[in-house]
Amino acid sequence: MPELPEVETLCRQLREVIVDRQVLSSHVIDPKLEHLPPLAGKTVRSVSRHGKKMVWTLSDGMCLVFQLRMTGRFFWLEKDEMPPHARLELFFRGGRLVLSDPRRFATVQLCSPPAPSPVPDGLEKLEPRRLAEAARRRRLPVKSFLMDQKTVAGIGNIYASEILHEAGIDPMRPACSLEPAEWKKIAALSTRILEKAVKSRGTSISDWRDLYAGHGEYQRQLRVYGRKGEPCAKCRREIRRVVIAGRSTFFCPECQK
DNA sequence: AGCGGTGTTTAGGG
DNA sequence: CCCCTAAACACCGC
Ligand SMILES: [Zn+2]
Repeated sequence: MPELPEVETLCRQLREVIVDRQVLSSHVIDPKLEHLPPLAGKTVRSVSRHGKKMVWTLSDGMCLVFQLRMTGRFFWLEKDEMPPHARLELFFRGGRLVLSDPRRFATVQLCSPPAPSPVPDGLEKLEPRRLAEAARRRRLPVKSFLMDQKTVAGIGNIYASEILHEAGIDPMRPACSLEPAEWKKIAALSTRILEKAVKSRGTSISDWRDLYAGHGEYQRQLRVYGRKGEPCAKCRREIRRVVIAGRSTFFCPECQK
């Protein structure tokens, strides 16, 4: 599920309810998370994000790092309400937080504060020259390059297709074949599209939900993702689906060269 | 019923 | 290195 806009949405909502709140008790439900020590007594000091990774700093100086992967979701719930596939439950003064995750790919680590990442986050202003430099000698499809979290942190399968459609670039093209003007488009549009998606509180395709089980709105603004066979909004040609590195990829053969 | 598809990341092999 | 595949897991729809 969550790419940058969805994780950002959760961060914003979580800040309002857990920052400066103490964990009264923690309950590990899924044995895969049994490495987590008890968290009772710790207070959450901040909630931040880099790419798709969420980081809480705690009052004892340690950090909790969450990677929600495909289906991880946080829900703020009434007492004794338990969603399906709950893996972790945290009781706060003032409420209860549950990590629900049907496919159980999400990870949670208690660790020292991570070193600042050298990788730009997708909501930062991206430098076209830096992208071009990173793409030198990379022959992989530009779509895979954009989804590589060591390039830009936060772009996933949905937004990669959207960015390349808006930029008019064929997702199959080798990353090293792009011209400077094309990197400029990608840099500007990546940030713009991710910002717009944040404003829409993310994309609720399949079943992404926010902290209060509300859905996002960006799925209505998707131009190509999931729209195989539909007419392109720009040129009316039929949108095609191809598989790149095992992932569904949607593009317009007319607008994207 | 079985197969292909689903937002992510990682290890491993060619 | 570089890049793809498979696997981690559960579910849904055809
Ligand atoms: Zn088009």
